[in-house]
Amino acid sequence: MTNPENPAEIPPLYDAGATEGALYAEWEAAGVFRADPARSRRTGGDREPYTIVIPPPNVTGVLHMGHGLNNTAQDVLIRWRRMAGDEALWVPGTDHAGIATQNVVEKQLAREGTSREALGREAFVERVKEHVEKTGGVILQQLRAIGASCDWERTAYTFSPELSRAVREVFVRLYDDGLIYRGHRVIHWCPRCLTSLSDEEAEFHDETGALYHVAYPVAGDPARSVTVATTRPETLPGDVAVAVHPDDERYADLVGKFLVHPLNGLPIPVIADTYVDRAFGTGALKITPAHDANDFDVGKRHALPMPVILTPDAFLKDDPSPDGPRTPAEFVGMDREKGRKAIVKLLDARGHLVKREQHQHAVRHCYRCDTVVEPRLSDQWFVKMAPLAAPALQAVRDGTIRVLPERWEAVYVNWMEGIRDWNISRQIWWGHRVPVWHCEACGFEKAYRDDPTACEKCGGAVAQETDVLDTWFSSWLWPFSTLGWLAKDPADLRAFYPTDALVTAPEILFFWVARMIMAGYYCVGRAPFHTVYLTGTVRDMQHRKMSKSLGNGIDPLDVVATFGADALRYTLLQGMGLGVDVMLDPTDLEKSFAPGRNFATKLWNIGRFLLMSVGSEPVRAIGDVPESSLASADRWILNRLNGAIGDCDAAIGPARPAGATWPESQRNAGMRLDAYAESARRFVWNDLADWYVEATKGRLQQPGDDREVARAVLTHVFDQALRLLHPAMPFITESLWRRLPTYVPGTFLATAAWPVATASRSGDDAFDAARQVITGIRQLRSDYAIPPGQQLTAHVVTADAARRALVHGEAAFITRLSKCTLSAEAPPAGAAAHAVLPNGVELVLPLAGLVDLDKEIAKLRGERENLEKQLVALRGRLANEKFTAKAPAELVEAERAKERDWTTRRDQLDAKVRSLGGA
RNA sequence: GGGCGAAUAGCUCAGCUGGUUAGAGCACCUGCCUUACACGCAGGGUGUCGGGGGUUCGAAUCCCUCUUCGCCCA
Repeated sequence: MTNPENPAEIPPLYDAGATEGALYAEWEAAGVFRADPARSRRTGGDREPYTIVIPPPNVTGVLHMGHGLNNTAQDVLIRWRRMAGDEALWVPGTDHAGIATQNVVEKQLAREGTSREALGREAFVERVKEHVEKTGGVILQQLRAIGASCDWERTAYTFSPELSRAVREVFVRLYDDGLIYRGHRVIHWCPRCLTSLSDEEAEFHDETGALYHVAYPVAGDPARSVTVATTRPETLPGDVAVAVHPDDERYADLVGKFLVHPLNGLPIPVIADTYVDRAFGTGALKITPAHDANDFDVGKRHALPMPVILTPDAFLKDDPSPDGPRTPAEFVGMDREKGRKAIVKLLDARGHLVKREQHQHAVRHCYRCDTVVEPRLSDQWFVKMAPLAAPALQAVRDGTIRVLPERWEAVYVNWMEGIRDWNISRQIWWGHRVPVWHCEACGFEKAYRDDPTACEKCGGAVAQETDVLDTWFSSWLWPFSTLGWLAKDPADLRAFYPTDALVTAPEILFFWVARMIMAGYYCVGRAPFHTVYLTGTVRDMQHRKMSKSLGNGIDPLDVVATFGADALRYTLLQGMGLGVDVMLDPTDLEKSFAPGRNFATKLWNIGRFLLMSVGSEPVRAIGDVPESSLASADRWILNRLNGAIGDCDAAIGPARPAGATWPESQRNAGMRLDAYAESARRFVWNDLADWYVEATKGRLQQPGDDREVARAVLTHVFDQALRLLHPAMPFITESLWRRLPTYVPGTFLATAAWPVATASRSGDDAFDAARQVITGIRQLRSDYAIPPGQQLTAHVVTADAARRALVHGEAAFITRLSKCTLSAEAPPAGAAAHAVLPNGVELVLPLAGLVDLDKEIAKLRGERENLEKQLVALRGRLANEKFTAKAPAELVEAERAKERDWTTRRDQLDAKVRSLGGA
């Protein structure tokens, strides 16, 4: 039977499809992603906890590229910390998504010819539950396909009994603390979803509309009129006043007088209020208190009536005054659009329409369905935010929490300082019902943890509020509700709260992140995390955000199926600069994901070749290799490895602040996932594959001690490289790692130790010199278009005997990579190509017939002139006393050293040019 | 209207508290099927650091101003 792990059997192509699913199942079965609260330092264990809570996707949602980006980032962090020895916990879960889910089921019902109203509340909620059970959570399954290493046993759901209990508990606490109240005011209303929306859910879009100038005749003086400007003539029936600025001389004499409403003929007063902007429109403003938030405030100040002239689904209706109807019967029953046209037409016919002009303004739209939001007067539940915001604002100011990219901190502070109360009522059925009951007999009202059966005051019948809570009212508790906040012994909460990093999109900084911070302080007394990492947005080549409606999305699962999860992840990572949007072309996946696919393939090939070269016989541990037996190449690659480890650590870390707050020096440090990916890639590709693997080819062919040293170093270095890359490309690295000769069955790379840099080694200079010689020869070959196969001789010229010995010591390697034999002899007379290496060694390649002497002189002279120019500038600097006096001493010394180097090199080039016969 | 930020190679971006001979990835150009890899190898930087002023011995970096763009909020 052949051993599937036998290096000789490594297939020539990496088969992502066959590898990834099986590996994921192994990880899951082995409990690799499972966190144990007992191991957390906070509960007496010996590991630092490192926790991330996933931004819960909609339970009925499917994976899109935004999730791909976001969850790749989280998985990199979690896998990194898991390997670094932390007790790493990534809590997965979903969100019940009130409005979105209800919409989906309502559409189904409509297709079936029924409606939620026909079903009734309880049956409808049951129906939604069924739908969620049947189709929900698909997205969690999809996350596995991209390698997300969540602790699935802790999968949470905002509508589960435990989390629902947390929601209710928090509501009651806030209610009892006087921080939840019912307000009668103008809120954002979606006439399609038939619910109120929070400020954050009603998004502004710039639109071109019209500004209608409408004349209101002065009562008793028909010759005179006041012209108001409005963008919403359909709300005219709801007008109860016209406001002007108290200091506006144009209208001063009219204040207190009455105007005749142009539609219904009712008298309405002219009032003075400083809210009016004299410069906007005509300086006179119609006041419609029930259909504009600002007008509502004006209406309250002046004790005006507040007629509601639109139905919930935005059809015109009447709300008559004692003196007669406000909405003329002909308009009743028209929708907003029709009503607007009809009213404008009538105004025009009656001569009230003074003019109509184009107008740019921002109009609020429902974030769910994009319908134009209707400001509407109604009763809603609000959370008083100012007291909750205070500690949350302080936390970011004092560095308890940092927000990356840093500029979002300013945005956060700005929002927090001007925070407005949060409308948490939703007039839908799918969600947590407001736990407030009121007595039908005596009117007593209270929030209850457990459903009451009768009024506690008078024993009368009680009824529960019909509104449900905004979904964000459950997700703002996510960092602790998912950790068993209300459990008798919340081991998870003690072990893992506060969590560490929160990775999400900037769009929900206010919706979610800010509120989680508030809830963390209010409920647990501590910030929920210390780092907020806001990712970029995935966009197409025209920089448009990917979206279903634009049809410019890319399905991450298509990418996984075509190129593998690692290719997807690596591509996203290398584009994931801090605060940088990721650009992908939905019409050319091949091109978009080439970086990841190419590197995945390269890594596989490196691994395949390296493992086959090393073979399966036992390999010495790197610690058992005597220092003295390490070749220069070994020292070089081990030093490079140290450099790569340092670069990777600096790019991702620090994992957490050392103290309670982030020091200024670290507030902006780490989380450069693109830099991490690039550092690891550079090491594997440009150092290990391009140089070290090449350098060992000769050594591996000769049995003996040096071969064993090379095998040990190759194995060690590749093992370390796989560790560095594992958080970025978990599947391919795990799959290669278990083919290492040092592999211990039953172990996983996913839980192997994160590399630690060792002391750097001396003695790598010979290999560096060899690399310079090889590169020099290659450049000369390219300059003179010498066929790569043609054997050459290179004369190595240097006055430094030690350096000459260094180069000749690596002769075999140099010859193999440059197809060029070295010679210590003085170069023969005649045409030759010349190069002066950075380390001062000169190369001379006799190339009779191939080298044009004049061209050669010109090339060297060009190099010399360039250097001379830099040298002049440098000397000018050094001659400037102000520079030498004011600049730091180290800098001046460094500049002097530079001057010596450059002078030497320039002299070498001069001598070269002279020896070739140039002046 | 208020606030924040950006402008560096064809594209996406690094360049920290002023001191490098301005960098990376991708793209591009040239030559190569060199027995792990053409999804590769070797070589090549293609730039008025948005314009203008200022501070400084020294500015891509700091200040002012103009232009253009983006984001958040109202």
